[in-house]
Amino acid sequence: MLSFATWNVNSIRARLHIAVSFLEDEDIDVAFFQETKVADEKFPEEPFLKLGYRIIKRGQPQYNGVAVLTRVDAEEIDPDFEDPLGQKRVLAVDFGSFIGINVYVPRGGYPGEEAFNYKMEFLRRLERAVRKELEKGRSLLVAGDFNIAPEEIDVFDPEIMRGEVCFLDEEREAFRGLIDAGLWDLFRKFNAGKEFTWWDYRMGAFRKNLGLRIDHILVSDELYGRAVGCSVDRKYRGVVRPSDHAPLKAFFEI
DNA sequence: ATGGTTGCCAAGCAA
Repeated sequence: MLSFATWNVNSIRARLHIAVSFLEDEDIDVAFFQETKVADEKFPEEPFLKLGYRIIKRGQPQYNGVAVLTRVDAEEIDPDFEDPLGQKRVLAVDFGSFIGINVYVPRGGYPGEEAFNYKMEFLRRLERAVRKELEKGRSLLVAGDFNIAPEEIDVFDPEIMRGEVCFLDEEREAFRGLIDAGLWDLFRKFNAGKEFTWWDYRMGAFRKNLGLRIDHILVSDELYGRAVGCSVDRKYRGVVRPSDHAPLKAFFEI
């Protein structure tokens, strides 16, 4: 059994103790973190090393940053995929039985804005990398913060969200492109209801459950078959000084 | 629903 989690921690230093107790209490083997917001040399490694994790990280000061924490064998690999602006948003790892790609997709903007073009170009490059990897015949897991709510059920109110960033037609189409390339939205293997992974810090959005499902675990056929569970861990959004995202967990018979 | 909150790092940007 392999326990996996993806979580946008919104600063690994601000979330250090919550992240450590999450890995410990939930018995996580492999975690993908996004928005670590720290340069590699300042990453707080000690508490994770003590728990037996190896840390593979691609950070930058202040913004972005991704990390993989693993207590199973893993090697960093070239993701064949460059962020259009050179930001630290992608990290690829070979776990032997599958390739994992940790992604922090740019939040984007409205059509016509540079941030929108950046996000769309990032997603085009991601789809190309996914297709290339699947052509090699390897099992693939792509997980992280996609900043896309794929379907109407994935937003608190489709009418309010229509035309809003993270729920734009173009973004949702790009998400479908990843699915069409040969990936499954693993959460939907086990959950048919309206659930979210992100709630705005403002306006008491979590208390009112005004959220979006924008964090995802996408897997190729074999991993889809081996998965035995996938769920959002809402309790880590309700702690003192939480991330604005909740972790998304998955379990595989490997 | 034209505000609101958080983090980094010490003003303003990004989310």
